[in-house]
Amino acid sequence: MATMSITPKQALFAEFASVARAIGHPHRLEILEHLAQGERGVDALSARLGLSIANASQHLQQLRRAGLVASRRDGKFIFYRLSGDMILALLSSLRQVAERNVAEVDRIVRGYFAGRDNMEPVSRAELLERLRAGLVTVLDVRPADEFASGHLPGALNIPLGDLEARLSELQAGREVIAYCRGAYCVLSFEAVAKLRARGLKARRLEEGLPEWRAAGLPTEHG
Amino acid sequence: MATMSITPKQALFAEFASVARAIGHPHRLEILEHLAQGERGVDALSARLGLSIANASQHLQQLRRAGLVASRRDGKFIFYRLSGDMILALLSSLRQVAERNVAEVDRIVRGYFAGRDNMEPVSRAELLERLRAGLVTVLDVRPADEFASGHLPGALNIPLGDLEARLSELQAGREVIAYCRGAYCVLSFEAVAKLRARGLKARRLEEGLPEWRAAGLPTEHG
DNA sequence: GATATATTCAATCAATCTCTTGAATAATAT
DNA sequence: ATATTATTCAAGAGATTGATTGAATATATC
Repeated sequence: MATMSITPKQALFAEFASVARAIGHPHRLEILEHLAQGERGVDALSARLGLSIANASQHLQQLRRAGLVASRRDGKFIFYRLSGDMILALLSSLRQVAERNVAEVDRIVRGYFAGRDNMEPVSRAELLERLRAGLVTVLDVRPADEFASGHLPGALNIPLGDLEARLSELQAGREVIAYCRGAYCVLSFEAVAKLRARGLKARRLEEGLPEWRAAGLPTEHG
Repeated sequence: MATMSITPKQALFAEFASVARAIGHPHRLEILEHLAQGERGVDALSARLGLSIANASQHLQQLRRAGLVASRRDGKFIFYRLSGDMILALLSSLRQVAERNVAEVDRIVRGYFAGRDNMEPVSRAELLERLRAGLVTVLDVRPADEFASGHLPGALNIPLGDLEARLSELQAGREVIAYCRGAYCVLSFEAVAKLRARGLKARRLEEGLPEWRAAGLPTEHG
C-alpha cells in the first residue's frame, strides 16, 4: 500500500491515455485526416465535415490540448495543422490494428468498397516508375481548394463531382491513377469505379497525399 | 443534403475511434503493458494493478471488444493475451507522440526519473554485442512469476524489493544491465539508482522484454 | 468609433464511461 | 450433490464527454 500518492508511471500512463482519447472520436479522426493534407481554417474544416463551427472548434481544441495539432493566427483566421509527422504514424498504426483485429472493419471494407481488391491499388514505388516512363495520368479527385494547397507533381485535378462532365480531358488509351486524401478516402474508389464504367483503364494509388509527402517525395502547389 | 445515412468512411472512422478509446484509459494501458510480457490470468492482473477483480474483468472485456486482446480458458482460469504484435507498434507510436508533443510527459519524466539521461540506456544492439563479449550481467528486476514466464537468455532475476539483500550475487567489477517490462517500467530505473548508490556500474536496457521478443530475439522460460 | 466576420467561451442537457456491489455462471474439488 | 474458486453479468451512482445555443473576444473593414 505504501502511500496512496500517484506513481510517476501512473501519471505517464494517464497522459498517454489522454492522447489516445483525443483520437478516440470519429470527427476528430476525420479532422486529422484533413489536416494531414495541409493546414486548414476552422471554417473550412467545419464546412467539409458538416459540423457546426463551435463544435469543430471544440474538437480542434481537444486535439490541441493533446498536443496533436498546432495553430497560427493570420488576420482573423486561425489555421490548424498537425504538430508532427509522428501523428501520421500513430494514425497508421491505429488503422492497421483495427484492420487486422476488428471484424467489423473487414465487413465494412468488403461490403461498401466491394471489389476493392480488384482495384489493384498502385504503390508509391510503382507509380514513380510509371511516371518516369510517362505511361500514366495522375488524377487528383479532391476538391479544387485542397488540390491548390498541395498535390502530386503533374497531377490533373478533377473533383469527383465534375468527373463525368470532364471525361474528355483524359486521354483515351492512357491509364489513369487516381488518388485523394489517404488510404480510406472514398473519393478515389468512386473515381476508379466511374472511370472503369466508361471503359477507361483506371487504378487507385494505395495511399494518399500525406503519405506521399511523409515519404519525402515532392509536391506542387497552386 | 442527399440521404442522411452513414457513409462507409464514417463507419470505418467510428471503428477506428473505438479502438483508440479502448487504449484511452490508464488501467487498460497498464494491462496491455503486462500482457505484452506474456499471457496472464484475470486474478494475477487485478492483483498486480490493484484493481478489483470485477473491474479488471470489465477492462479486459473492453479490450477484447476492441480486438486488442484474446483469451483462452484453462480449467477455471481464463488467460488473456495480446491479439497481435501490431498492438505493440500502436502503443509505441502512442508513446512517441506523447513524448514529443505533450509537455506534461516531459515534465514527469524529468521530475521523477531525474537523471534519466545520465543513465545512458543501452540499446538492444549494444547489449547483444556486450553479451557476446561476456562483459555484462543481465539483471531482470521484475517479480519472480513474470521472470518465470519468459526472460532474456542468461538473465539473473532479483526482484527490485530483494535487490539490497542479494547484492552479493552480483560480481563486483562487472557491469550490470537491468531491464523490466518496457520503456517506462519504473523498476529498472530504481534498480540502476540503487546499484549505483552501492558503487556498482549499472545501466538500463532502453526497452523491455516485449520489444526484445518482438525483434525476434530468443527468450528463456522457467 | 461602428460594424462585420472568425473563432472561442460558457452553460446546458443527453449520452457515455467508470467503479462498486452483489448476484449469476462455469469449472473444480470434496 | 455440495461447496469452492474464478470470472462474468447486471444495476446504480457519480464523473466525463459531446452537441447545441447564445454570448464574448479578436481582428478587419467601413
